[in-house]
Amino acid sequence: MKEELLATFSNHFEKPLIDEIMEEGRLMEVPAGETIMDIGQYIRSMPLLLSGAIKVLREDEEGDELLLYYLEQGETCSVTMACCMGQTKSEIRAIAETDSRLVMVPVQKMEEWMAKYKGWRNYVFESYQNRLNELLQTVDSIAFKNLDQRLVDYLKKKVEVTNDNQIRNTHQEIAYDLHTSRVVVSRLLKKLEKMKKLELHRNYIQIVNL
Amino acid sequence: MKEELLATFSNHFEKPLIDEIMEEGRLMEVPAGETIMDIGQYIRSMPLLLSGAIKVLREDEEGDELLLYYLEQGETCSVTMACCMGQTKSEIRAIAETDSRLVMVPVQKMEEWMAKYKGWRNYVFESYQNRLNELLQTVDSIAFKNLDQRLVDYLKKKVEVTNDNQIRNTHQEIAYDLHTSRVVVSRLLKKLEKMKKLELHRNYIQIVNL
DNA sequence: CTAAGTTTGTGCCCTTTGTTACTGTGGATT
DNA sequence: AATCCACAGTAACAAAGGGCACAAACTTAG
Repeated sequence: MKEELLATFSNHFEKPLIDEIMEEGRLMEVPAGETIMDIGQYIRSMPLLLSGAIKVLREDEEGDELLLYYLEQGETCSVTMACCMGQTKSEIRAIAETDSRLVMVPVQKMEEWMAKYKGWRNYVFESYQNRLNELLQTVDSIAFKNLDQRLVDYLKKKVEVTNDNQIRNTHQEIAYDLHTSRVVVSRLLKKLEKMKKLELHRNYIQIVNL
Repeated sequence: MKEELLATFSNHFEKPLIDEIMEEGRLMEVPAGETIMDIGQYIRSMPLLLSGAIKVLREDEEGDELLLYYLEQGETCSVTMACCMGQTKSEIRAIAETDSRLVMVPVQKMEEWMAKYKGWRNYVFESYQNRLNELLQTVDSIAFKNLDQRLVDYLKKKVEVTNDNQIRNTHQEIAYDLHTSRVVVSRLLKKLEKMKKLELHRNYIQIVNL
């Protein structure tokens, strides 16, 4: 764990801070597909992502979902942080997109380090900024773009995050993330296939040239 | 200005911090409708809202707009803060919704106070949290709700923010905020009028019972 | 008062997206 | 081989929302 922490965070965190994280943090290994955090849950610790990727999504009362953004190596979830600090229930669900390793840091430490370590303060701020910007992107996407473009963006991002040109998801799963229906996704994917941007196969999509 | 600062922030800020704000901050009076901050601008100071209301909106490349949220008394704009800290250009536009009074605080002070005053740190964090939550609400709204409901929500919020049961806007202006067309807004407003929820007049809308 | 401009109302049609229903296909199970 | 089932393709239709055109009502400038 120490090497991973150093590799991922040594440019952000001072040495003693890394030692404290080693001390106080709890390593967590999560297989792809597992829920890390759910809506309505109280959160008592904050995740630092060592490796893998996590998808963060929003759900409304009827259970309709929408993908908000992905977290990648070295990132943390500010919405979670906000819940921690405010002692409120989680507003989002987090699911491991790929097998992931995280360090869970208890909230109390989080506040303590804020006064103690400049590196931590900056990191927490940067995280907020990144999350705000990602959310703005999400808003742009759903407000200004049509589904065609959103789907293309989604596929691109997926390739980037999973580092795999084959997207191993059913059309139904994609539909959930984009908050639309399976039929619509199939339709648009077919269109993209006709444009030679990808190839459709059973249970996976081969990305050619988006 | 001192009384206003005390009235608005004394529950958040320590006395010496308020004095420093008095010292370093620049009072700004903005009439309704004026742009306080625009997209692409570099920002060197952070606004604290003493009175009035500010609407924050997003714009895409084609100039299509979308209202993100309102800022009210005692609040500040985290997106702006993020721009300050990150030294990046503004991602949003801020327009005075009503006549407003703000204190502009230079960025350097902002960072200095972060280490010095717990009250400031907490305030900055709370702001981030509030803004994140508002953005999540916005996402919910555009992702999960249809225009009928969004329009009703919009009108309700407007009444609350301006503290006026008459909404003095043209249908075109409302359409911009909701990122739709004037025709559609007129249509939906007419529907609401038939439901006795409001009365339509030239240049204003009388809210009856939303 | 008249002319010009602004704001709103409305009919008609189009595009995008969602829904339903049915079909086909390949893989797994027995 | 027979069956089942998850997944994908597709047609047909429905609904929401956007665009255009034009009319009506009201406001303002001259």
